[in-house]
Amino acid sequence: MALFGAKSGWNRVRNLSPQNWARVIFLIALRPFSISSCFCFEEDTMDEKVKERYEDSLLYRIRHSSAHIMAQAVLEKFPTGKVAIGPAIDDGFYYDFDLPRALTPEDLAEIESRMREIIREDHAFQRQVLSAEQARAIFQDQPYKLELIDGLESGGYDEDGNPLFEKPELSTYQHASFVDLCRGPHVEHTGLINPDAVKLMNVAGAYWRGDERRPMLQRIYGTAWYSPQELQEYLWKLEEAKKRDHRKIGRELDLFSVKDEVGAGLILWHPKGAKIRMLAENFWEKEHEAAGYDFVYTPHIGKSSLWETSGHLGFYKENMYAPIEIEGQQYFLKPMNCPFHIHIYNDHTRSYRDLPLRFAEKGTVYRYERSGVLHGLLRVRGFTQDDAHHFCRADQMPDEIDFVLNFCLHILRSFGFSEFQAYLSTKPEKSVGELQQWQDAQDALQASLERAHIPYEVDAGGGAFYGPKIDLKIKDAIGREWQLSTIQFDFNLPERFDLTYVGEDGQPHRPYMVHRALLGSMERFFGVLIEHYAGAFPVWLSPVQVKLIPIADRHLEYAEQVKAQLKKSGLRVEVDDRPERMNAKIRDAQMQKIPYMLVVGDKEMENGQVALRMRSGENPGPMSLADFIALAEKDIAEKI
RNA sequence: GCCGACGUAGCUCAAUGGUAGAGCAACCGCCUUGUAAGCGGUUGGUUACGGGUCCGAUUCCCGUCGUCGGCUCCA
Repeated sequence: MALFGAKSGWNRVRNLSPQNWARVIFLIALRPFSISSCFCFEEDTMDEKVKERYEDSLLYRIRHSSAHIMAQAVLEKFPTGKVAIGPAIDDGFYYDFDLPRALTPEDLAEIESRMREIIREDHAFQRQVLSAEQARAIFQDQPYKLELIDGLESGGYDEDGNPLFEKPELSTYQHASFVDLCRGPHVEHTGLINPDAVKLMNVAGAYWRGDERRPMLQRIYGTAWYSPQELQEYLWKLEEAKKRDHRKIGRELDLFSVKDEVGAGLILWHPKGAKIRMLAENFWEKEHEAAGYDFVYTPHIGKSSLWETSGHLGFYKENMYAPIEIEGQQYFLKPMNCPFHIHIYNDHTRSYRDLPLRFAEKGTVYRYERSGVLHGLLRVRGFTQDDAHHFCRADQMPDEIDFVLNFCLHILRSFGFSEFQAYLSTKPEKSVGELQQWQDAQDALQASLERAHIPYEVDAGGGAFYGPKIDLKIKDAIGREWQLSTIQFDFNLPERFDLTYVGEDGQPHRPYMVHRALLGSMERFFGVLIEHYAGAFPVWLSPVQVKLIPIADRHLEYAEQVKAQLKKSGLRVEVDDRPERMNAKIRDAQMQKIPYMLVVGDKEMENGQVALRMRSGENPGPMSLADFIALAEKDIAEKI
């Protein structure tokens, strides 16, 4: 279960048949320029399967039962072991154990083969309803189960953690010698599980009930499918994802690095990575300018009093670095840009005529992240947000939200993302701001989502205390979801900093403030982009767009001439002048995922042509320079 | 932070309680090449860092740093 595992989900991909999966990947492999084309394909084929809820499927029961079978095998090996919980999850199952020693990979192999035996013995799963007393007697040596029984007896909780009115019925499921407190459902008998379609994946630590104050248990993750073929497809899919790992590609393409000597979670952008970032930022700036944003720049540190006013020292201190002492004053490295933007707003009296104001900045912030959660470019300690703050009047607010959502979609689409999923988080119990404000803001967010035809889920009560928000996730080329954008109202900071504008009535009014990041952070976005394109960036973002490949030394001069002409057209070109064979040069350019390779030899020199080869493997062959430039410019303009 | 695994040349990986090895990369040379690796040679490591055990540690032990997999999926 890597980063996409249960959490960020292959939810939809899961529903694809393996054959289709294979075809999707195949398409991606064949057609790096039109990665998004696989989406429609996906849509067409999955509708029927989506209708059945995963929880109701046989596959879910197979996985849940596999968890029980695994627990039996583990307890046979460790009779004094304690069992916790063992649910089916996306793509598989897990079970948490409290064992006398740490599990090794050899243990896993042993447990796995014992599981196959148990499955082949074809035991029936038997459900039994029982009282809490009976359950306590059965699980008297199982403290975690006893705790669960207590919890269930006192009412239990639903998915959102709210207490249930009706006490759930206690039940056990037994197969062979293993009895587990369990709601079910399970397969009728283990014979329904294909022993060769089950595999244990890895062991990981997991806190009892996810609470870091509780004991650390050993969690074994496994996966199970209807057939061995599906298992193989799944494993193969994991391999595919591994190949796209941005950390691997980042090294192979020399895009970025992270050094112990510099510090964990701090990114070094190498020239090629920096080029891509610069291209992305230039585009970003151009679009923001055109859309009516004003750019601002703000410092990296600010006085403690600023962060006290903003409230960050109150509610965000765990994520901030220790203060820097300057002339008896404490300064903090900024974890957010908002207080600075607010001060720019507050620098002078604002009129209702000035609004809306949109302050944008690629603001570099530093946040303390626990060492265990750092991950390549995706979770870092220093990063640059593509941040902006909107200030507007109440009457402008709905239009402003429409604007920012559509602008956001425009930017994301420009980078090749075409599928979106939104999450609308509404007012939690504890919050600041007036109820009416919340309602208006939520209505505006929801209405904009409707108008933009973005599928969304409402996370009722899931908003921050200071305002409702939309989080936008994109789906990448292999169906994984990544959260990039966020659009958040803030009713807190305008109060704390006493933001006002003078209305038509000559009276001060409180503006609405919206905080938004579209790409999220440049670091994280770059990571997602790398994985989405598997390193084969669209031409407009490719650090090197054209590699000139002279066949022999006598073609070098011509290659340089061609390079000069292409550079005049604004293309990023390199000549491979190493004393290597053409095949080796092509291979290297291919592995660097350079969009166009131009082979020049005697024939090309004679006719003033170039022989084009694409990184897709297509080989259009000789053409005039003008034709090639036109072709490249078209690809660049279309951002493919 | 916590649990577990891991840290050997720029990269990918091997080996051993007794002087560390391969491929690729880099460098040098030969070849002058037609769509995914031409051939030969050279260089390269205080085995992450610090401490301990030992005649001897890269290997065993402890600590530090870092990397990887996890730490909401509810019986």
